[in-house]
Formats: sequence, C-alpha cells, structure tokens
Amino acid sequence: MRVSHLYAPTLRETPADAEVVSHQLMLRAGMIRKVAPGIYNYLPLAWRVLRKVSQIIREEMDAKGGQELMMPIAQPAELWQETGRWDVYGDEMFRLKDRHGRDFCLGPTHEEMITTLVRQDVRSYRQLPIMLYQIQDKFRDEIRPRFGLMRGREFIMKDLYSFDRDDEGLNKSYWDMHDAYSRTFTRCGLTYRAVEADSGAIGGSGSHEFMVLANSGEDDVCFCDKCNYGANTERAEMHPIEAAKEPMKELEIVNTPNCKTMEEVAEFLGFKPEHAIKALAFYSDKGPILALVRGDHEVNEIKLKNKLDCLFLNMADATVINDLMGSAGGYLGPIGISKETIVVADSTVMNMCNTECGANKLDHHYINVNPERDFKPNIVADIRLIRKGDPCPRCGAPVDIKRGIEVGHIFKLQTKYSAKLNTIFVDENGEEKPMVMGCYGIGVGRTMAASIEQNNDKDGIIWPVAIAPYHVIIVPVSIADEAQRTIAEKMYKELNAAGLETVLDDRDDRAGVKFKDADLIGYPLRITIGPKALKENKVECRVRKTGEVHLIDVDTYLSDVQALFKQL
RNA sequence: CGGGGCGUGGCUCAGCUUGGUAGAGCACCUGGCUUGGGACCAGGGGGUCGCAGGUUCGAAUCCUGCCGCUCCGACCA
Repeated sequence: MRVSHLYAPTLRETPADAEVVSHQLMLRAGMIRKVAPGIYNYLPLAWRVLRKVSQIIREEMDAKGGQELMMPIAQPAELWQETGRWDVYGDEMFRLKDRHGRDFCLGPTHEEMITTLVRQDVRSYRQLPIMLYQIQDKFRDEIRPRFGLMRGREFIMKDLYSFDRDDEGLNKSYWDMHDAYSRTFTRCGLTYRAVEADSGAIGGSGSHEFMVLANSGEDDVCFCDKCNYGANTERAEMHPIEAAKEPMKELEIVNTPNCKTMEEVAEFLGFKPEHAIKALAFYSDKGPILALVRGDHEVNEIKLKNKLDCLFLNMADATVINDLMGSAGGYLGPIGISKETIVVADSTVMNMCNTECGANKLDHHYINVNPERDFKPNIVADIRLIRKGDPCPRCGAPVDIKRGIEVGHIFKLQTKYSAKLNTIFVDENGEEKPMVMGCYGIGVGRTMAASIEQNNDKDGIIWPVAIAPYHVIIVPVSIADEAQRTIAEKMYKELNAAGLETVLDDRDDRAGVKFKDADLIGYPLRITIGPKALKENKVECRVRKTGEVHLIDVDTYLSDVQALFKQL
C-alpha cells in the first residue's frame, strides 16, 4: 500500500469529544469515524487490526475444537419470548417490526438462537460435546455509549457456545476456553488478568472475566500477588474478620442532635466509624431492604442483589424510609424497623459487640448494641465491597485493586437455557437430559482499543506486532529525489515479497509530516531513506517501541530488517 | 430518565454579555519555493451560524419550544 492512496485521514488535533486515549488516537490515526453515538465506521487500518485480532481468536477457538458458523443478526421475538428474556431485556434491546407487524430484535447475544438451532439437529450423546462460534456485530442500545469502541451500541463480538452432556464435560469445555482466552490475549500482546466475576443477567454458576489492566477501565479488579487470586470487586469474597469479644453492656438510647452521617455520629459520640453499624436503605421488588455493614465498609450492591435474588434494587427515597420502614433518614437502624423491612446484615456485623446504630428516630442512636441479643437480621451474608489492603479471601495477604477493561467473559450456563428451550439429548441409557451449556465472549473492537490503552506514548500508538495494521513503513525523506525513490520502490517490493506487510510513504511532503504520521499510526518498524545515511550506502531502521535506530546496509538490508522484526 | 456543559466551513475554536449583514489557525485546491520531526509566499473554494417559531427596520447574538452531541450516576464484550 502506498500512503498517497491509503484511506487513513490523520488529524493534527484531538477531537473535543474523545475522552480516552484509545478513542483519541483511533480518530487521529484515521482508523475510525463516528456515525452516531456508539456506532462507528471502521476505516481500513482499523479493519486490518480487527481482522488480525479475529484471526488469532479463530485459531485459538479452532484449536479447542470450536467450529465457526454465522447466525443472523435479526432475531424473531418468539425465540426470546420462550426464555422470557423478551420482557426482561428491557430498553437495551434494539427492537423492530417487519412489514407484517411481527416483532424482531437486533441480536444483543445469541443464546436463544444457538440453543434452538442445536435442539433441531442434535439428539444423541454421541454428538456431544459441540462448540460453535461466530464473529459478528452485536447490538445493545446502551444507556450511555462511551469511550469510542470501548462501549459501543454496535460492536464486534466473538461468541462461542459449548454443549456438553454433563457438568464434567462443561468443566472441561470451560477450562479449555479459559486457556484459549489466555492464549488469545497473550498473543495480542496484552497485559491482563483472568478474574472471578459476577455472572449478571446472563446467569449461570461460574464465571471469569478477562481484564486488561488500564487506568481508563470501567471496572475495579482486585487481586492478590501472593496466591494469584483475582476477582472483579463486585464479586470478590471477603476474608472473615474476627471481632474482639467483650462483656455485653446494657442497650441504651442516646440523643445525637444533627448527626446524620457516620462521621458526624462518630465524632459526637467519640468512637471510630469501624466500631459502629452503618445502615443503608434500598427498595427492591422484594420490598424495602435495610443493609447493615460496619461503619467504614461499603455495601456491594451486586452481592446484595444476588443474595436477595431480586430483579431490581435501588437506593430508597424518603417515602420508603419514612412510610414503609417507619424510620428517619440519617437515623436508620435494625432495632425497631418495620416488620416489612428485610434486614440484611454483613457477616462482619454479627461479630461486632457493644456497637452503635441509628434508632429510627430523629436525632437518636443506640449504643451498646449487640447483634443477636438486640436484633435478628432476616439474612446474614457477605454483602460488603472489598477494599485495597483487605485480606485476600484465599490466603489472607493484602489485596491490590486496579482498573480493568473487560475484554472477555466466560460463563457456565449449565442448563439455564437448554431446560427452558427444551434442548435435550438422549444418553446411552435412553434417558432424555438437557444439554449443559457454557458461553464465552470476546469484544473484538474493545480488545483493539484496550491494546491502544496499554501501548501508546505522546506520539501515538505502539502496536504489538501481532495485531499491527502493517509491519513496516518506508519513508523516503524526499520522494522527489531519484536515488531515494529508486531504493524505496525496490525495498517496498522486496519486503512485501518477503512477507513483511509494508507501506511506502510516497507523498511529496516534508519528512516531518511523514514521521509524525508514522509514529501516530504506530508501524512497528520504520525505514528512513535519506541523504545522510545514503552517502554511506545505508538506510535507517527505527523501532517504534524503543525509538532505537539501526543503520543498515542497502545491499543487505533485507536480512537485517527481518532480524529486527523477529525481535519485536 | 435525573443533573452539568456544548451546538458557528472537514478539525480546533473566537464572535454572543452590549443585535448592524460571519472570522482565525489547521485541513483542501492552484502556482511558486522547499524537503531529516506537522515549512514559507501568493491566490482560491467551502458556512441555511443545530431546527422551528417569536421580538426587531435588522438576529449567530435577545425570547420560547424542539432536536442533537457530550460529561457524571443504574448496563456490559
């Protein structure tokens, strides 16, 4: 490819609405252009990268026995009505009607589609296991598309579905995929962590997320360097905390005027927040919820929602607190709360003694509160959010927390969909059983964006070779110069013939312009042909990542470039 | 949906407070000159000032309504 005809319109200035570096650089490097919020054109350079990422994914999926197929984007509502997700999925689903008024959606995922496909054609245990996948555009009408390709409304996803006869089979498929994902992201040159995750709306029994560590990530990931435990913070279990036991004192109610926050009460009564109980009010489809955690802890709403098995969970407003709970905002507590309120206590709370909490009465708190003696929660469970420095749930060493970008997510679905959709097989005893399923997704565009988040500098993108749009760019300092041009053309032909994907910057521009664009787009190697080195019969080969420059001989350049390329 | 910001050539923005007939830089086209880190000179093309009403002799500017984009919270590959 010659740069004079490469469709990669680079921008000198950063568009104002691009927030994160991958978005900025993809716009500036002429890789993507926005069509609507969360919907983008992929220009040739981006498409080359996406194809390379896809190819790596294909190779790894195929190596585990995956078979690629292609399912339709347009999906009839009946499929979704069978599992009940037509109503559950909500506004995030792009919906449309055909000319006869039949409901369709643009596929946000394909569990329903694949499961009904397989149930038509697979009858026997002899046909299992099966792994089917596709790489295709998915549609989710996100509440807030963000960060360029990081959270789009139309985005490319690889989704694979496994069908096994039992849990043991699923387990093998699941860990095969775990391995395939690890290999895929390693090959893409990413620094990532596979962490335990919440399985969310898709459901199922076990789940891992593949997180690329980057400050622009939207998730918090906690991990332990000692035992290698890792988890999304919304999922991370807690190491039990033993509280010091002391003789129980008598429960007392005290006046605490104008002390609404934990800090104010602690200050007024002279104790530390970690000595008291913090109560938070929520409202859910199960009714009003009072969540109790230690004063210095935070409630993990995901855990709480899972424990309650509710469809929605929101912070309660004053009406709920006053009318349904019979309490007063700022003075919430478990003692004397209305019977309708479901009290959920974090396990840590049950180990506390002679502690403090709100008295459900304006300007009053209880002191010397002892759980079990003074109140009995409806549910005791782990509902708190892990913090940096908390003991690792596995080994007890302090955990670290970093931001992560979720590039892949794998789930054990078990029979959640196969049972509802009647996707059954017959085993060797003639018995009918639902297939045991897993599903596995990779955000292809997000992987590309995550790579840029991790590999860039002030000049632009630094592609890992495996997914770079091209390998080498040749820059003659002056294309008008006959000698430079002749050598450039020769190298351009020979490098491509040798299997190095090479572009020639044949534009009649000043060298600076060409250097800036080359750095911005991030070609791993740049060969500069200029008068200085040419006097010595040499050209320069510059490594984008390190900036190091190698002077190589014009006559033997090919083997030198190949050697440099291998080291990348 | 709630709350902030913003809509002026392809991009970044000025002009708006205090109405007077639309600007700069970059990009683009032509010619010249130049060619080792986003040159320079001369000339040129390109804008219903988001849309619709209203006020006014006159609206990018003031008023009303709508639309769109963007950032902060619930969603997720």
